[in-house]
Amino acid sequence: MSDASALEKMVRKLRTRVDLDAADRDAILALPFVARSYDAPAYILREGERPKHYCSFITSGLAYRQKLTAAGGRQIVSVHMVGDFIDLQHLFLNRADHSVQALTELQTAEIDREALQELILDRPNVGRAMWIDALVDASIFREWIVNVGRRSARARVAHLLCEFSLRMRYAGVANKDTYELPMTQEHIADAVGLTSVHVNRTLKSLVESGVITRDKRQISFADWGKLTEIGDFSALYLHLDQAEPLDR
Amino acid sequence: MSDASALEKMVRKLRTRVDLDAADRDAILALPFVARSYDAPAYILREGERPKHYCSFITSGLAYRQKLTAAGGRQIVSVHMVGDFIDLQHLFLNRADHSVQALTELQTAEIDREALQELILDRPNVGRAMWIDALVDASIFREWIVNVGRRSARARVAHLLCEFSLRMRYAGVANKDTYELPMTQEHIADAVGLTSVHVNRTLKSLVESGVITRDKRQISFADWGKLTEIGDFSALYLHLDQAEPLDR
DNA sequence: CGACTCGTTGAGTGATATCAAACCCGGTGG
DNA sequence: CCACCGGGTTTGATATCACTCAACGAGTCG
Repeated sequence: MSDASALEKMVRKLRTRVDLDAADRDAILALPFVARSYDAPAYILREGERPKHYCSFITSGLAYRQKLTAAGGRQIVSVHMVGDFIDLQHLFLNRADHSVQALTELQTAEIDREALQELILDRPNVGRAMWIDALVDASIFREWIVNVGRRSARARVAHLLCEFSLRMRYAGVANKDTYELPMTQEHIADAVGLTSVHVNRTLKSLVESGVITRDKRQISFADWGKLTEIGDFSALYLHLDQAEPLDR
Repeated sequence: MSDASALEKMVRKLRTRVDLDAADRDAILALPFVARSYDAPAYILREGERPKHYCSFITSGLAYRQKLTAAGGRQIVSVHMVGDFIDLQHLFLNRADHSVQALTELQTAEIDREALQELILDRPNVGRAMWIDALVDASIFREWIVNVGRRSARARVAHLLCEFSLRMRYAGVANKDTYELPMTQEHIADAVGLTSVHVNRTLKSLVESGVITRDKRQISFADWGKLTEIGDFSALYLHLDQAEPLDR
């Protein structure tokens, strides 16, 4: 991947949220950044750290945010993909309140933090796009609270499968009725607040109900409607009306 | 309360996050707004609605965000108090993804939405303060995911008690070792993903362990250190280094 | 081939839910 | 002043969903 294309991706992502004028585009493309890649369980950010002088934008691969419990439990609080900013959530904060790890091989653009802050604060269009991005993230966090707090095991994992399907489609990395979910069942468990053993049984039961089929980590949707019903899934919280599918 | 004092509160709140210059202050104080009050279970905002032409800022009382499940469950995803913006979370979004209700008698300032957006996008200092506010909210959402997803009943309610204590102290509506929590046990249950019956037993067990005492809804901390330990509570996620206690 | 990670399955357990009744207390009306 | 009412709290008995522990299988890497 050429260096330029990383910022191009950022422009393309932000344009799915607001109209950018030529000056906005130029300002984004002028951001100082460094391309970087990580292998699978590498930490991009650790809880408690002061933010780096850069802010990472994903150009390919998946990453997840997690927090640990004193009792040794792990909770994954979100998963991110191309077009997402990893530490937008810390851009104006002094300490990282969670860790971020690479879920797959991951490519990022490390964008200069100061420059990005200025861009956001000085350019209304860019600022608006970034606000939308941050607010949608927050909305997803809220939905996860509901998922983990008030839904049955079946509903939780069904919901997760639905969400990822839509988000990956909009990110241009999956198509309508199938996708490769590179999470282990342990990851899924830590994302929905269950045990990996129980996730295993739950997936099996979803297959038996005929709503999905599986081949390794490839998930296919045999009955999308029923799956959304089981998962109590409504896409409202993803605010897709303020996003457009992004194809590669 | 005089009209002016509502925006004064907003200025005071934002100044706990960043330095505002005279022009920033004047711009805030010039915002068009209307004072309004609600009684206890009134809706301030309903899921699915398009945002109003105004954005509500709490000048007194408590409110909570909630989402409902198809199965009839309710999950409270956050609780807010003086100095919090209710629909900052929707300021740049087209649909409300959750509802907000008054928990107590509630006073708000309804600030013109367009004007507030402009203020945020055009005034870097104000923009920064609002970013911090929104990001701290998101951080709290993440912690709640952990709370509800990976902690025991005891830990969950202990954690909730700790969080509210600190936040209410910083908001200037509680003091160090006691506060009035105007939530029913049902509210608490819906906030931590348990049943009200189980919350009742859990509170009882916390009292028996000698870490808190209760008188109606007045909670007092007999052993704050032990409570934070039980609740696996660390204040990092509240980012209090970027806030200052706000006294009335 | 051995070692490791991930997935799968079974049996037993436990934390929390469910259901149901009693209780408490402030408010209201007779 | 008392009877009643209703929301919230408390308690007990029982049920269940998901956890724990443990073993085995399948694939992959060195």
